[in-house]
Amino acid sequence: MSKQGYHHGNLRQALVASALALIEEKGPTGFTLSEAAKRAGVTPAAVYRHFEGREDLIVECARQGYLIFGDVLENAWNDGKPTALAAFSATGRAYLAFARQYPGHYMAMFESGISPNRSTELSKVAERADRVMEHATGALMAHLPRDRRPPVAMVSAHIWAMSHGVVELYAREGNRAPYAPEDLLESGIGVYLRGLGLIRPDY
Amino acid sequence: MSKQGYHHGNLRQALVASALALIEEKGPTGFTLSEAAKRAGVTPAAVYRHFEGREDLIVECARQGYLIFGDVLENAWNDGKPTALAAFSATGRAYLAFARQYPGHYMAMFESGISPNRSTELSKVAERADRVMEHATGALMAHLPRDRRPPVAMVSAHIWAMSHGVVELYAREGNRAPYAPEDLLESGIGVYLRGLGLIRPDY
DNA sequence: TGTACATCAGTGAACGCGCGTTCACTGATGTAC
DNA sequence: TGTACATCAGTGAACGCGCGTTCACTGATGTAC
Repeated sequence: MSKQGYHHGNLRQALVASALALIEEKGPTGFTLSEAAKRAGVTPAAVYRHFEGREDLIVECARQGYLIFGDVLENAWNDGKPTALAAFSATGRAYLAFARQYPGHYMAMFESGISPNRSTELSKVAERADRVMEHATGALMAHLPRDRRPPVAMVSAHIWAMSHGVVELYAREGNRAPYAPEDLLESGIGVYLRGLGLIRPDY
Repeated sequence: MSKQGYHHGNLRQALVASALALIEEKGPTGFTLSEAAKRAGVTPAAVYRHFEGREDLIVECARQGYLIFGDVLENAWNDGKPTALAAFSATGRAYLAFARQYPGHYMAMFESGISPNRSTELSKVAERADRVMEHATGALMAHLPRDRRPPVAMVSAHIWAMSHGVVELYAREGNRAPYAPEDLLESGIGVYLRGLGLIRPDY
């Protein structure tokens, strides 16, 4: 953590940090290796001591993002406590909180055009986040009678889609709706879960 | 439509067309004015006879996109016939069909970072698409008793979010789910509408 | 029908710029003795 | 503790490239007479 002298010591992570800040500001394609190096107080050529090139640096940003993302979702799910329903709702809120709190990571993960299958390293961490979501969904669905229990992967995909859509359309500058993204996502998931029969209808 | 001689005659629209193709291939930020000009068989400088610059060309792509988008949604809604529910469902399918059929337009509209408020001209066409969605949603909600009728704008936003999320996450190369985007969106909206009480629960 | 001419869409050369990447180098570091 | 030295992280100059934009120009067009 401390400056370890002339040889920067933490350059690799410092580059990731400045790359993330840049991606947040200018989008994944507006990001340049040279600018990231400059912000880390270093020559562009120094980057090549730690990364294969521009793309590799973005991939590392995404990788670290998936790690945090997985943790955030897992903590929110909290083993389905106090109830599966409450924990699931918390997981939805956590999705949006992550997008807000780590916009650079989020963009590197979902808007950089980098496929999670780009490297085994990357797909591993991406799959972990997927598993957390599917596990939570599965636990929630266990409360439904077998005969009206839709496929877990499908429900999980619905939730992902709604969450991602809210982030992209309503949690960016230049809002489109008169609702806070948090309220929008919470109410949307609420209606959806009622449609699954997981929440009693109030009629 | 026909080549009108040496003075290209249709250059403005030809530039839009090649810009759209480029955006589709390389994303909105990978698109360059020079390449678009080259594909239209013309010098980069010629672009400035028809557009103020790079951004202005993207804006025109988005504008034409919103025009088509509005038409597509309106045709799908078809005045709520045969039933509001069936027409609404068709509108959801139309959203995805538009994203598939006009990927360049879709990207210029939603992924280029250009705000619909950038010009009055642009916000006008964007608002029209919005109005179609809200109108359809409103007509559908009229089937609900007043006391459990959520705000139209909120429901409309939920549907937009789910649709957009499905497009972004599951209708791009490098699929993530084992479901066709069309099925995913249709089933997702189905569950959601059931949650609103617009479809009888089957239990 | 034929000629002179104004229009203006597209040319082509030029500009300054920042990009990603390479390369031989330098000099602070920590270690061996 | 003090000195010699191998390591290797970061330097700085250079590269070729394509970008967006400008400018004076050219030459096909369609119109006036």
